[in-house]
Amino acid sequence: MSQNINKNIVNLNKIKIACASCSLHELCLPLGLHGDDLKRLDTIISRSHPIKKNDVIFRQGDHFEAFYAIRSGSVKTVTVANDGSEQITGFHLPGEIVGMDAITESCHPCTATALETTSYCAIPFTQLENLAGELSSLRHQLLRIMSQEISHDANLLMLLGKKTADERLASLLLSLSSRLSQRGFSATEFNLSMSRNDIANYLGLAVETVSRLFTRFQEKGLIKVDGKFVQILALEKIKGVVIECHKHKMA
Amino acid sequence: MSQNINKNIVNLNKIKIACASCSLHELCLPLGLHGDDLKRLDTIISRSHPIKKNDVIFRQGDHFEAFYAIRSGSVKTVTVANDGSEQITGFHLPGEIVGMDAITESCHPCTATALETTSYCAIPFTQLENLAGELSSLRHQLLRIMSQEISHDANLLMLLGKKTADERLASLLLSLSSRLSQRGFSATEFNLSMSRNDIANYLGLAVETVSRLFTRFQEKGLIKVDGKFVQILALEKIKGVVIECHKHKMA
DNA sequence: GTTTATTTTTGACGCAGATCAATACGCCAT
DNA sequence: ATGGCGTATTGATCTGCGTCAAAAATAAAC
Repeated sequence: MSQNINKNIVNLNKIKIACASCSLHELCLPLGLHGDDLKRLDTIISRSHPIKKNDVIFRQGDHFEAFYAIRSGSVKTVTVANDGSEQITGFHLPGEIVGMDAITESCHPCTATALETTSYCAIPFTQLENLAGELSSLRHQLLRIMSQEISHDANLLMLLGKKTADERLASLLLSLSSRLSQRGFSATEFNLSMSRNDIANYLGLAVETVSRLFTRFQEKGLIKVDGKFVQILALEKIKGVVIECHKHKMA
Repeated sequence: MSQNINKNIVNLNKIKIACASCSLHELCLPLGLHGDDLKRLDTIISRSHPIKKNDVIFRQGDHFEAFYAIRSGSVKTVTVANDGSEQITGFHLPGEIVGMDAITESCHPCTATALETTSYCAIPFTQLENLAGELSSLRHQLLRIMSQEISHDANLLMLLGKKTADERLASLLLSLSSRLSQRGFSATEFNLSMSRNDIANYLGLAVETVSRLFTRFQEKGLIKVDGKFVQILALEKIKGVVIECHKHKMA
């Protein structure tokens, strides 16, 4: 009955935070679950101790056992191609779930690394799948979250395929801003938990370009930057950057 | 009991091809289903008449009703961003399913257009979801397919974020070649159902670049092109293009 | 068939962003 | 502090690919 998916995990169910009292309730897998149903989901979930920056939740190639919901902190997912080049496929905030890309191959196609001190919940997949058989609202939420991930990726595709460097950074800032505010953090000032290198990699740019973009955005009065700390000064103008640039083609 | 998800669809269950006798059985949603379970899935699926080139299966913004499995032909999915720019997010071959990105918003975030004469099956989502509650193998296959889509998108991200123009075209050719051969077509010669423009858009390149790439690839003896007809002459060399280029960084 | 529209190819040129190189900053350990 | 090491910024140069323009090939319309 006890599952230690990996060594960082201890079953704290008796002791502490259940989904029902988790502030991420409305963003995470439990959305739409109530009462007994929620309790049943709770019993299959294991909560991790906090892990530190650069610690790994799962590695590319690891056998797939569970989904992982970020509870606090943040995480990047990185895929290494056969040619050795790396691509960061996502930055993940509390309430978001990583590992959903692993079902097909039954091993993880990417590595999930903590960008800062982070804690998470492990949701063993087989048990989740079975429970989803019984609880239609869980089933629906599960499909919904996976669908969301697919459409999120499609947005990223657009970003990498069509957007200029300015638009890319603007998009990232907007995405972070809105997701952070959904989570009760400030939409206008926050710390970037990822390095400039990570940002560059994620956006498909060179580090130097990203650095220049930050200074340029600051010069334009769009943001104020001090190292990892960013203040959004002109949200609407930043939105403008994303929209205005492309004024071409396509009837 | 009769569902005409859209006007192209008629229920031909009594008349013709059931999943059980469909050649795509092993690639499509029915994988892993047998006997009665398969029959039950069959009853909720509607089969379309063939639609012609440029006809649309669903439009971006349409209310989400169903998944669509391509039965023959091919389809592209296109998203239009708020700035009016378009990004093709995928080319879909028989046995592949489109529409899985629509659950979250309950409307389609992209338009699915036939690249040639195409027929498909509609799988009403609510019914599928319910049936998945009862049939664990269907539930698993459903999650598996969605997961596959997520990891497929991650590959594309890598492509658009990190790869050179040569690598991009090589990747596309390899992907088509392998998927076509899985479906019983030749791995070494096939017709491209999409235009150069579509290819360029999908790969995040200019049309002119794609055109030049085709000629260059031909000059190098990697392929033979005649309009839409492509012959793969040196599969291994093409694989080499994808791998060799990036010989840098990252310990 | 001829004409018109669309797609594809080819060439010349310019620029956004990569790459190379050097400096400056932050952070820990000694 | 002082030195070492990773990360960030800034500048100078180079280049892959986009853009513009026009011809050539295909397809569609008449």
